[in-house]
Amino acid sequence: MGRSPCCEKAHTNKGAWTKEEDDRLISYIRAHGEGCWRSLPKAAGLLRCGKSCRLRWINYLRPDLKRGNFTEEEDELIIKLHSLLGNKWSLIAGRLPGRTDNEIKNYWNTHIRRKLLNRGIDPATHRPINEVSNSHSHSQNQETVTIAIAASASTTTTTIPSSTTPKTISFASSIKQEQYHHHYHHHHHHNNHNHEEMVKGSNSVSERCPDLNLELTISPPRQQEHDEAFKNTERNLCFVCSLGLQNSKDCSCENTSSSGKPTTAPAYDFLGLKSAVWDYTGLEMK
DNA sequence: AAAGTGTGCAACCGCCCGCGG
DNA sequence: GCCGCGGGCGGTTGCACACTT
Repeated sequence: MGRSPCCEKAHTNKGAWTKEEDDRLISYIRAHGEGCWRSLPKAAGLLRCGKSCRLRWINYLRPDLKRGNFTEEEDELIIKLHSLLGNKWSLIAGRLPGRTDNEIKNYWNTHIRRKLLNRGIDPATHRPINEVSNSHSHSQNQETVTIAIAASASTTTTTIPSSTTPKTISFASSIKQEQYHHHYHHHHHHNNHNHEEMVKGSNSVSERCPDLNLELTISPPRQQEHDEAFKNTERNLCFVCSLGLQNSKDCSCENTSSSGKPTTAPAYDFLGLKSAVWDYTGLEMK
């Protein structure tokens, strides 16, 4: 016994959408808005599965979609977000206005994967493919980078000295000002002229974000989100929960009660920033 | 010019989760 | 607490087109 189909398959079209189907879907949603996808096909006179209609609308017909090539800035933002979030395409898409999760997923698989591989970076781990063999040479080029965590009232920016390219990273923390030291390494790849600085360190995020040295600014949360984030921080929600993913399987609130509220105070240690709240809406390229 | 191969992307599939009864 | 439904998501497929031989 299998799972019941989401709709009557016998009388539904599949495959590419025709212009007429698109027009029907657009005009129906313009008139009635997005609603119950299951009943929409019948109401709109479409011989399609509700899921198919939803997908077509979200990925292709929505008026706010940005069509066209990804910019270099978008590329780098996707790479950074992927290094932090993994294959959470919908979360990544949420940070790229006008782009859909499907589009970003496809773009990742067709372009960015290859781009990272060409840089000698494993797209799955964001770590250098030849990290082990290069580890010796890394030790010769280590430099210490100071990252300042600014108080919420004033975000400061710390320029990280580098012999080749200055790297500017600013963090906004709702909690307190702290300083952390990370070791950065220069890494040169084959004959291309890109400098790939690799992050080596004991904390998990720096291991997952080898290209975090790319210029990254994390701005203070917007007021409303800031307030919410601050509440979350006060409640000591983990990073995942702070992103609005309470009760996610990725949640690290170890002592979360069944209601989703933590009962004790497990400080989330993201990039070694205990209880700091990251605001991804402020991720921007310099 | 034709056949073979590679690439990009729209669409589908199946699983998961939240919600309401 | 259980169950079914609907929506959302990530992985995968398959087709159309581009490129190579």
